[in-house]
Amino acid sequence: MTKGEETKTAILKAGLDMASRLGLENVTIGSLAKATKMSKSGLFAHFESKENLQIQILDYAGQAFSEHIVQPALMVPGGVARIKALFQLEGGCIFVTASSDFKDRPGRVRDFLIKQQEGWLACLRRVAQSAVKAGDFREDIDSGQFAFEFYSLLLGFHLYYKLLKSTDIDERQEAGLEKLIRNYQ
Amino acid sequence: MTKGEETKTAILKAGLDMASRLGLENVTIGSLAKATKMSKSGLFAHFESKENLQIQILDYAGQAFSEHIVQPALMVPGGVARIKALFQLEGGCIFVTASSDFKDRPGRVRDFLIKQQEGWLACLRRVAQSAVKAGDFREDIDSGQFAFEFYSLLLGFHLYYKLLKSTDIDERQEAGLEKLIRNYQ
DNA sequence: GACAAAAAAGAACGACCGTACTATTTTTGA
DNA sequence: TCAAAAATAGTACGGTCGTTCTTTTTTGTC
Repeated sequence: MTKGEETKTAILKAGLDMASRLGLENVTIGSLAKATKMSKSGLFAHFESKENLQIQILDYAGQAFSEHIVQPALMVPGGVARIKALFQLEGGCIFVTASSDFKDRPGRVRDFLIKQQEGWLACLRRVAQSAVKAGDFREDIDSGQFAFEFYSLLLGFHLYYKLLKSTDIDERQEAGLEKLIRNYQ
Repeated sequence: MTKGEETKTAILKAGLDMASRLGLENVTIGSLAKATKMSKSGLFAHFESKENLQIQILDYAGQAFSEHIVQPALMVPGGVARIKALFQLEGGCIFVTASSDFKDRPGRVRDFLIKQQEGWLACLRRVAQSAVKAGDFREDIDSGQFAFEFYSLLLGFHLYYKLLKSTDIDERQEAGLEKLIRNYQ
């Protein structure tokens, strides 16, 4: 890997870090330059616009999410166990926050984000269908409905955890997920 | 109502409007001044800091939400019908977006928002309990769990509607709500 | 209608934003 | 080793941000 690519990866890593903590739209070229101990213009040269930077951070996050969350979950055998393995906040915060940030902001970043989210929902549908094949879910289920309900629960979990710092969120989340799954069995 | 109060109300109304469309943190003193055809400093004088402006917009939104959504819903007789009347996006967007915007930004705005959200969840719990009294819900339900699941569904609805512009969201939402309610009957 | 008080506007501030240019340093490959 | 190329830094620009201070306009009261 050439020096430039190395630096760029480091920038994206730091950017993902920052976006996970503060939200993608608060990742500023100045602050990211400070975090990576670079000059603004030096960092800027790797992207060519802030839009590109944001998209590439999202892309990097998507790859990391796929590698560290989705792929391990797909290794888990059986339908229900796999679904439970998919249900976790770690790594997904950036998408939830970015979805909120960009929902009313047309442009290439939002387009990219929508594609990612649709990919995520498609993944959830496939997992539901694989649960049917594994015999864990009934055959007549609506996998799109499952994806909607699953993601809703994840969003609720996210809000309770991040904003309300609710003490009983773990039980709420577990009970909700159990109930959701039971409805499809 | 004195002239100053009149202007202030108009500002808050415009601020709520803008916050519902663009998110609370994108309501800038400059843009809000432009929207109300005032000078920045003239507008600023009514609040004394942006923090105060944001809090007062939230407060104004809370009152409007209570008046136009919650109170009419409480007039609806019976448990389930009342719950369905509460489930709507209109007027609630600002809270969902602001929750995401401020979850990682400590300060008075976030504190205020958390209180509001806890009030909203308490309201949902009371509605669940009233559904028990009306005989629509079982007696052994966990109203806090109901509030969590109800709010989760609302968040999912919000995402699908605002970001994904999903065509089948109405059916998804209705099916989800029906299923949620059935689980408590 | 005069006059004090309240409301609104105007101008300026330092800070940070994204981006464009130029200059310097570092890396790379023959 | 050395020059070309790539990477990084420096500087500056116009814009917007929240806020302060001063000035002007509007309002309400006697």
